[in-house]
Amino acid sequence: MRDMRSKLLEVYQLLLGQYSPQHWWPSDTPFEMMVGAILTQSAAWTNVEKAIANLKKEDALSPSAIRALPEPELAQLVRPSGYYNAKARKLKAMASFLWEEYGDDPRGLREDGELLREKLLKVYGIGEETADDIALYVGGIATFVVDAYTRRLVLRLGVFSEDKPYETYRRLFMENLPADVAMFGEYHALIVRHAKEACRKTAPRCGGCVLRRICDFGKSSGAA
DNA sequence: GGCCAGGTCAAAG
DNA sequence: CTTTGACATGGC
Repeated sequence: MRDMRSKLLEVYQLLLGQYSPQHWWPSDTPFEMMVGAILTQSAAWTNVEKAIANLKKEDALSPSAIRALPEPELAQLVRPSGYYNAKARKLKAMASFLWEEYGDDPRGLREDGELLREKLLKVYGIGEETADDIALYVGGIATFVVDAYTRRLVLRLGVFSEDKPYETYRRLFMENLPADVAMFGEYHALIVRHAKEACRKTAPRCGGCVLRRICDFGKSSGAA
C-alpha cells in the first residue's frame, strides 16, 4: 500500500471535499472554547450547548464568574452535559489556572509555545485530548487531537490492528503530516463531522462513505 | 429500556 | 503500563 503520508493526506482531502471546511472550534470566545472542551468530555454536543446556554443566561461564562460561583450552583448550570459535579470542579480548576498563569487573559496561552500542552496537562480535569483541543484551537500549537472517533477511524482504515495509547495515534498524524495549525484543526473537525454523519459506531452508513475505497471496515476480502 | 455520546481521575494489579 | 470503576444527562 502507499505510504502513510499519502494515505493520511488522501483521507483529509476526501473528507474536505465531502464536507467542506468546518471552521472549528464552535465557540464565540477562547474561554467558551475551553469550557466547551471540558463539558464535551464523554458527552453529546447537544447537551453541552444546553449547559453553555445556561452559563450565558446567568452571565457565568467568564473565568471570574466561574470562580465566584459556589460549586453546587455551577454544577446545576452545567447539569445537562452530564457528570455535572465532576465538571463543575474541573471548570473551577481551569478558571483558577487562567487567573494564576495568565491573569484571566486567554491570549496569554498563545505565548507559551510548546510548553502550553504540558502546563494544561497538570490542571485537574484536563487530560490528553482536552489539552490538545485547547493547545490547538486556543494556543495555536500544531498538535493533533485524538478522540474516540479518530481511534475508530484509524482502526477501520487498518493502520493498527488493535487499540494503542493516545500518544501513538497523535504521533501517527504529527509524524506523517506537515505541522499546520489550520490543517490539524480542520482535520480533527472533519473526523468528528464524518463520525456524526456517516461513520457511526452503530449502523455506519458505509454505502455512501467517501472513504469506502480505503477503509477496511466491513470488508471480508482484501487484495494484496 | 438499552446503547451511545468529541474523557478524566484514582485505585489496583 | 493496563484495567476497572466512578462520574450522569439526554436523544434515539
